[in-house]
Amino acid sequence: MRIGELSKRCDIPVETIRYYEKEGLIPAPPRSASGYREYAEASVSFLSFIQSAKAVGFSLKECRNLLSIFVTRDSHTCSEVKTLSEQKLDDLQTQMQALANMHQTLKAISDACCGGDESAANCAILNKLEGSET
Amino acid sequence: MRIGELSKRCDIPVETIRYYEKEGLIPAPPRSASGYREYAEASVSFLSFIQSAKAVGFSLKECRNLLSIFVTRDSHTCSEVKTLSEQKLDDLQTQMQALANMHQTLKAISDACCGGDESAANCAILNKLEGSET
DNA sequence: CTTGACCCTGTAGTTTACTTCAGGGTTTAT
DNA sequence: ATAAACCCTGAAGTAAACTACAGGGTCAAG
Repeated sequence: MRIGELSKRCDIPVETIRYYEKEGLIPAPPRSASGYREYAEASVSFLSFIQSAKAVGFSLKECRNLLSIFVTRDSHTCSEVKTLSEQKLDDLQTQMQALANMHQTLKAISDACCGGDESAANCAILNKLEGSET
Repeated sequence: MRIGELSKRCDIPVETIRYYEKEGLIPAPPRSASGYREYAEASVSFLSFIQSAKAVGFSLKECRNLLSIFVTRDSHTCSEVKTLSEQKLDDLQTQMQALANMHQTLKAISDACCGGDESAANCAILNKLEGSET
């Protein structure tokens, strides 16, 4: 199939597919006589693999690594793959923790403010942001 | 004080301070005869305001808005400021939720894999990523 | 046989928040 | 008086993940 059909089937823009190829995420497909990319069914798998991996937080760079393991899976181990998953799980938790900390801090700052229609001349939020007491 | 001292006092690189000025976050200070920036004490407040706001998740663009409210606080209301805080709190929660969803999904995928030293030929993680069943 | 939809390349632009660099003055300490 | 440390500007580079554009070839339908 040509790139337009692949694009529709995976719901990924044509330019993005070409971009993925350029970045080495997906292999360059053979070309027709006129130079058009001719994709096999496997390309759908590759793209959906990328979509799934992205959806759980892997960067494109990480997707590239995962995909390279995927295509040579016979010479890789479950342990190796699971390690990557677990690192990403840790990563996600670290990010969540960072957000939770920000949220907690901001909540405390925000709660100190009356939120009324009076002038913000003595607004607690502004005061707390000004002081280094984050 | 000159930019180097301000930099040390706020622990923000000199280039970053100039960058903030260029981006309109902090006002351009007066210059000495030789063209050096001469900062007043208030600049320390501005920079620590930015640091605090960044630390709770505000983007530089949002910091700029907050700072502009800060410097003209008399003509703004607490309500206005608190609304911005609360929007950011919502924002943070949305981001946390997104991460939590990714984590949950990835956890389920990861748990399905034995993680052993055997070949990844049938690795559950790889299989699940390949199928669109994110 | 031509029009519209599709494909190609290569380059440049987008966003965020900086960092680095080149090239050149100024201040301070010795 | 000279060297180190500091300051200036403007432009370019960085990372991530695309998106858009210019300029031009190809294919299917009527």
